Amino acid sequence: MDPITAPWPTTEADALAEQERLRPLVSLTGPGPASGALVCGVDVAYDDDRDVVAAAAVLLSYPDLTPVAEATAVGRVPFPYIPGLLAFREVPAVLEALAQLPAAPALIVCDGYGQAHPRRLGLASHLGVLTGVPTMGVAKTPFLFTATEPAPARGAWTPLLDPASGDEVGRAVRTRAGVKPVFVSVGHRIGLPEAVEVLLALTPEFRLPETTRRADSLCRRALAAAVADPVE
DNA sequence: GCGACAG
DNA sequence: ATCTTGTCGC
Repeated sequence: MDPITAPWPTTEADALAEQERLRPLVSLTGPGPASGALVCGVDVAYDDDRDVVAAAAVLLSYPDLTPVAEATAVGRVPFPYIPGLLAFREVPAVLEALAQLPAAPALIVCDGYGQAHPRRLGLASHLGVLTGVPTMGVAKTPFLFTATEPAPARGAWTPLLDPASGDEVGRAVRTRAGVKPVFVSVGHRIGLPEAVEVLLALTPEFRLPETTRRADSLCRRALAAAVADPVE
């Protein structure tokens, strides 16, 4: 998991071409983390006015979710927000944070999508191919896809469908009884049923995975600190 | 052409 | 993502 060295795409056309290049490298099957393995949550926060991005990577043991380590990275915003091209905005800082972790995770959980993406290469799949590490995406909204409402019980789910192709690109999963579902999709090297099982293990208490919650709060703190003391 | 659109 | 008060409830 090394930081970026090759030139990063600057234009929309280059980014689309890069997605085409990486798409065939994605693997949609795999077992999910073993008991005792490390799972990693990553997230990114921005201050677009100051052109600052802060990423966080948190390591938790699985399935007990004990915090093991964390890392952050701060940099310039490398790409504008364009729906479908989120990875080009988030991945460089995430790779820098991952590179600082003291151990390699067995799974990375991203905030966003993997296969639930117009070209089947969302953030989670993109990061998975670049790192070789299994990844999955957990998002709060269905983006371009549709799902019926899952039953109210925790653990209930419905397929997340691509209306154009009819493909199941992920699942809408109820992680807390009676609370809005989240939308899981495979990133790389894990199957969809396995990703759902991991999601439920990561949400013993709250709607969002513990990995995401911890990474989210850490990257916000890192951003606030970076903006408060610019590089001295 | 216009609007919608992960974070 | 981010701008933002109070409020209800565990």
